[in-house]
Amino acid sequence: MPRPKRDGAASDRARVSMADVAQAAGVSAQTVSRVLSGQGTVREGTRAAVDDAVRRLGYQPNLAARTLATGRTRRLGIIVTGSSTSRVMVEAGAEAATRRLGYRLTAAVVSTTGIRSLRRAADQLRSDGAEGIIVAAPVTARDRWTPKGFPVVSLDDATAGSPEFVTDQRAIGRMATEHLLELGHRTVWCVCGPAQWPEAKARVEGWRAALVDAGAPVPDVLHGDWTPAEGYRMGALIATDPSVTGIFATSDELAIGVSHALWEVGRRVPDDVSVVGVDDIPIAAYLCPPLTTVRQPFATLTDAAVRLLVSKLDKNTPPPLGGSADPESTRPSLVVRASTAAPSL
Amino acid sequence: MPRPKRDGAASDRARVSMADVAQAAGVSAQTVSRVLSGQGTVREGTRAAVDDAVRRLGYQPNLAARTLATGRTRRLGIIVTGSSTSRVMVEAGAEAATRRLGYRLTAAVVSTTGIRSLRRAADQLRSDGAEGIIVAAPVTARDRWTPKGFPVVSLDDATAGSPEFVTDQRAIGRMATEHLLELGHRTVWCVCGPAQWPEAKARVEGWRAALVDAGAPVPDVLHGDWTPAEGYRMGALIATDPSVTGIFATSDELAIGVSHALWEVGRRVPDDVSVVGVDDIPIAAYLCPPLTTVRQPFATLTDAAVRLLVSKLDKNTPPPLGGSADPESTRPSLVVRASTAAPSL
DNA sequence: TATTCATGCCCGTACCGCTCC
DNA sequence: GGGAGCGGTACGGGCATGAAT
Repeated sequence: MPRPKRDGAASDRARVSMADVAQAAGVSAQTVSRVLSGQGTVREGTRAAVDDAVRRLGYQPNLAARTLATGRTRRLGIIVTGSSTSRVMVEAGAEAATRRLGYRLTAAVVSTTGIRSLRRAADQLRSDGAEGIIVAAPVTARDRWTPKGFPVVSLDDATAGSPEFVTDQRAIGRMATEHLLELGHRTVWCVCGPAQWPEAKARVEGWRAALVDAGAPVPDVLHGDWTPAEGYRMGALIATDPSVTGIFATSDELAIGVSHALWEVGRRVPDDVSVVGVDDIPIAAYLCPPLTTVRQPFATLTDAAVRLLVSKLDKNTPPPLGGSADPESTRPSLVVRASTAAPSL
Repeated sequence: MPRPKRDGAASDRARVSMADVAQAAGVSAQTVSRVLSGQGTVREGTRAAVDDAVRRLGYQPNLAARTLATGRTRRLGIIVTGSSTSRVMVEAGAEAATRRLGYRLTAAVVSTTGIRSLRRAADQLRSDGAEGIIVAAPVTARDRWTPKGFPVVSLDDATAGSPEFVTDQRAIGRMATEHLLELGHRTVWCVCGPAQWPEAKARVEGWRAALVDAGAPVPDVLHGDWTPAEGYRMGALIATDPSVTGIFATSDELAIGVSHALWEVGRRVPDDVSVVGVDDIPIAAYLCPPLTTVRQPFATLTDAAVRLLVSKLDKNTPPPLGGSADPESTRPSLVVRASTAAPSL
């Protein structure tokens, strides 16, 4: 006997099911399924009848039922941290790429990047139906921290195993540093994000290599988190040192904090000190002075990560191209604005 | 006959089901369900046995099956637009509130706020299983734009019908304007977000009311979108006018663009012109000079909106308190920094 | 061979019924 | 006999498989 129609509220009142479509089209539910999935052969007339019924009734497939039957959710998860502009750009890029492949994306925000937080976030995403996750946060643990059969792709090359497609973070540090050296700065100081972030580490390596190649002295690196507040704190440590004339901050938000510290002690950008950031966030061009920065191709990065993850879930989707990918689209680019200039004498 | 175990890849290989738990605990699946849901009566010993089995087997309920059986997804959607920092804050607040009530949140980003975009976003969220949506974008259409039985709550009071709990946007405009008038400015110019956004409109109303109350002249309002680029464009229109000494921008990002326009023509903030923003985004305190701004209690706002929506889906959850809510927690606050000062003579 | 249909099953939950005190 | 405690059965809406025309 039919169960009483679901109690008001959130029920899908009178929602059309596949059986309704089948009846309207005069075929079996199975045939409707075939038509909609494109699998199997269906006569042209039958297909038209089904398509017509679908449109007439406004049929929308029930995701829960499909998931239950197939064991597939077609949902991915992403773990992000902080509230920086770059994280938003990463999330947006991942969302777009995910949808392009016919998947959905759920995000989990972690406040700390310890293994416990990551594990909890992974659990949450999994219970939310994620079939795999993208990690846009540092993973220091060598051991497995996700359940078996739950693929993980990291935005950096630490765990992805396909470093070819990732933006060359070392190049970012090198470009910024060489730009300042070419302007005539004797050396470049580095204000850096958390040491455990591979991105931060790689940018520092690029910075160091550029200095060494140029025979310039290599100052100590300052480390903090990614917030402007930390940029300010670190900037204040070196702001009054007259030998500091060029600073490479590993994110725009850090650069803003650094600039503020300089401003506070009366040193002008770029007259007294030049500052370079990374990311090219939307406001970078409107700071006073506009910030010179290294732009990253976030979209390419996230697209590759998502594609790599999906290729692990679905044998029909090939992994990203890797080494043969268009290098142009993965290369960072220096955006020269007014926060950098030749050092004053 | 058992279907061949799901083909590798993304299958839930050997995932434990309720029946497994039931067998391990020596009870029926029904009893396991009762224990887990807390509904119905179960003897203490039985409950312990089930709990133990759940832990031992690492059982995790299958959301798809539950959804199919109950008709409830316990998922909400949110429609956001732009990539401003404030939208991120809104999204984060909504996510937290949603999870507190045992729901999940999916976001849909729209690039334009026309009725077609909104409808498409709503469809997308619904097909993703959302039972209702929160709209953090302007809704100008008077007519119904969502399917019936699909509740919508807007972050502003245009459609929510419960204006009591919403931040008083007029107060924001008033506070900023009065602050500048008190400093001695003859009048205050207004650089505003899109006219169709209720927040923008209300802030302008507050600004106008403050001017009228003070007997100050009321300049024309400048309208654009929420980006710093538009703030710059609008700022450039008035930057060279020497009578302009105080500007109220309806977001921090607009204020940054405005400040840039002033800077470009050689007018200093706050010496020549004072600027006030809205939102207090993280970098506001680190701009040069630090930005005076009006902070909004985003968390309170989003919490109320989510609660209101859930109360429509679940009769057991009461709606937010409305008029009797703690006014302190919903009131905006002026954060005075260095971008405002008395006008020079 | 080309189409189509009928059945079983995915995994929880609602409802009803059966014990046993 | 009424209630506590528990099990059996029928779904929900799709998809996979094999049978049937």
